[in-house]
Amino acid sequence: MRSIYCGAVTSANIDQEITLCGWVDRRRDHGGVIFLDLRDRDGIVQVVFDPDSAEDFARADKVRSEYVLKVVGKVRARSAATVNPNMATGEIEVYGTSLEILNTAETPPFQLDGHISVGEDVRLHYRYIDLRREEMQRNLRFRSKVTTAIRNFMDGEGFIDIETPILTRATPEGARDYLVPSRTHDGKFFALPQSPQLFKQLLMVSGFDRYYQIAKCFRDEDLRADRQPEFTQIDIETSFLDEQDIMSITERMIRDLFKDMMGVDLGAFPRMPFSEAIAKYGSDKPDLRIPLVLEDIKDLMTEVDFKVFSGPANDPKGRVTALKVPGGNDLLSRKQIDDYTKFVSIYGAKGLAYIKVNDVSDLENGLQSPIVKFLPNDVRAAILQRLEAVNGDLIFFGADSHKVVTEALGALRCKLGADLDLFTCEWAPLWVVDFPMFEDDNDGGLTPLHHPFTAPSCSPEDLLANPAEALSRAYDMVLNGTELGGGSIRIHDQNMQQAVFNILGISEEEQREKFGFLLDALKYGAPPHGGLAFGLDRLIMLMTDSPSIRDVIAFPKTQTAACVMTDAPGVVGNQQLRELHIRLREKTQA
RNA sequence: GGACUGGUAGUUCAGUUGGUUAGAAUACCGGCCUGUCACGCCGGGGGUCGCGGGUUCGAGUCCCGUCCAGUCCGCCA
Repeated sequence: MRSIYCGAVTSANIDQEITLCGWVDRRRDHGGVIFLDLRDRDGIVQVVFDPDSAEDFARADKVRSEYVLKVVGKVRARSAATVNPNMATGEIEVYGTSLEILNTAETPPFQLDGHISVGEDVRLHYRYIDLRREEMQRNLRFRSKVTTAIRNFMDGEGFIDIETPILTRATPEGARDYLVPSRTHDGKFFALPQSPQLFKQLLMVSGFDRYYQIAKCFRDEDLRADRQPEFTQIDIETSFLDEQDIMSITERMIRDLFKDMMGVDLGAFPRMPFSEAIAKYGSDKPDLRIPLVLEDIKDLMTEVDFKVFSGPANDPKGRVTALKVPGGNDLLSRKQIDDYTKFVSIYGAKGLAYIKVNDVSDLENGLQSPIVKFLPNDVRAAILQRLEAVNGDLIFFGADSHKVVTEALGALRCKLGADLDLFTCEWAPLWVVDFPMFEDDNDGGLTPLHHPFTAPSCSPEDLLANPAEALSRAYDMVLNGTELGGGSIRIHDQNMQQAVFNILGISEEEQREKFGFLLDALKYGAPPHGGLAFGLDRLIMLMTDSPSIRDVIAFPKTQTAACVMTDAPGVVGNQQLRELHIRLREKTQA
């Protein structure tokens, strides 16, 4: 019925009589003439009501902010004399003849016209109003276009969309489950899926060799700026394809998406072994826009008479690493260096040693540093040579356990990149591959780096012989330091699966209890299969350059996993609890 | 579980060393203005200073606790 939107009114429509529906963004009146900025999905147009010509002028006079109107009027250009280059609503206006108030509105709790920022708790409390803002409209419409493009791509590649249950049982993803009590089974609980992992593998057994789903997932863990307890995955699984095929298809999907939606050519994604990512970037999701790299100097520090360095250097679990900031001497003040010391302490680093390189040719006096006095000249020279340091460079050092140094300097690298605006490009995608199968569980055992169905790249015999060294057939897609998605080739062979369970120390009983149905299914002709899952919310965050995941989700939760609008989670009545076989503990009154 | 930041008018914020009646902008209401567009001018209403306790002659301000919002660590493969 409506053929045109407010924001779509242009000079092409001049002299056309049109009908517009929308919200009153702002009302002004001057000299008896009323100006209404009418807002809808496409933008804002100014509608003018003149007492001489508007049939419904008296009604227009009653209109206030956020009233919902249906306006009939004629499109015309504003006279040149009134055109101001800073005008908010363009050079076109609609000269209103009649007006219908479709609904009135209370004074909105915050101003929508943009020049005063609003706290996020207020926005979330009145989310239905917040979502009228242009930014939120744009983000959610963009998100919808992306999911449509993904569906079209997947459909074109022969994938079919299959829904999997929301009420299910715990999956082996490792996070805390959201639980739903069963009314019909006393004392038993459903778990909401952390991902459709097991179901999509079962679909491979069933012969749906190319599956995808845009799936809601749930994890009951603490929130972050990029983490919500319920989030959306683009979940993909295939049969008979190897990791190269899967990476190729999904890389094409993301590349097409950036090309079609944003006109950005991401190019071919480089591949980097996990070990290199950790060694050079201190992260399994390196931000390759930042040119800084970590340089290990463990071998140079074994003999120095400085326990802070020599201790970790002689410890097989230690790491001693340098991070050179070219020209950092002038870029960073003493106070900033102190702030970075505080910053790395978050990650457990006990300090942040540094050397200011004033004169590379003068090992005695050319290096300014609180620690240089502990380093003999040959070590000083070796460090400068390895880092290819030149005058004016600043070198940071990390010496501690491998984990602490990696995390602290990896984070410092990213912070320096952001603080000093060192980015060399706008988009830096890559694949991280060759992950280890297992990592230490800090209890003498091993835990899977991904999940226990990830296939190793070696035989079961080699796996059992040296599990700590085994690599997996897993792959992560990383963009600008954010993990966009990850996946793996799964284990379809029972011997291999048993080998993994043995290494992990998962008993037969536990195997049956947790995922007996999957193990059964694998016996009935499971094809080789593997897949990948993307975090849709994070993808949209990156594409829209949003600072928070909440800006790309219509109704997100706050940091305590609550909804300030609906006041969820809420209390429930005793009758309902009784039916669910739940008795609440009396709250102790202080 | 931990570190940090914030909470004062509908909204965004200021509020000095603890001192009289807690301010500004904007929004809202009324009036004026022949075309405004962050319109302008005049006037008006609007406050549980998050909540509870303490110190003090006196607390928005200091102390303790607590709640809420946010960022991060742990956690989340």
